[in-house]
Amino acid sequence: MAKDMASHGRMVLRVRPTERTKRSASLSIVDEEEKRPKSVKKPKTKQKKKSGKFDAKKPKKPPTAFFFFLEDFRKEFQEKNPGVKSMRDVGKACGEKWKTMTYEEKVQYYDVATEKRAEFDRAMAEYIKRKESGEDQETDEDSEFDG
DNA sequence: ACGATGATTGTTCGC
DNA sequence: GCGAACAATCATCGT
Repeated sequence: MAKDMASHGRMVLRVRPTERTKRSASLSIVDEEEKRPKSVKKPKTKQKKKSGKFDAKKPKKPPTAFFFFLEDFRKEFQEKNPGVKSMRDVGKACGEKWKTMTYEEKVQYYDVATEKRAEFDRAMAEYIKRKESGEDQETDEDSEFDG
């Protein structure tokens, strides 16, 4: 499958079958956990707001491989942990497992996500195109018809 | 009852 | 290249 990934050159898939060629550089331990005041202070998390209005603008971002894994993991996790409460717990476990997962195991999720991005790419292309064309160009399609 | 939050990693955009 | 924001999800807290 000689997909013209390079064509996009965007990011394609950062999956490298090569093991880590880099050996840890324990030359100097910087701040592993120490916080880096490099950036401004911003809310730990600020996502998900409420769709007061419909996102008539940019297309929503497709779920990442991690999320796909989450879906599967969730079900499995719940079976093993019927006492689990919600994603927060699952997510934690998922994240840890995700790191333990190998490239081959993750690749199957990456692959799925990759396809999703392809679809997203289209929506994005249109979005950008429309944006350049005229963001004002709003159409009330879903608007009432019978006015 | 509804709103926002928290926790996970990945991806993408903007400059 | 980095920074910032956001994607799914839902129990749970707050009002």
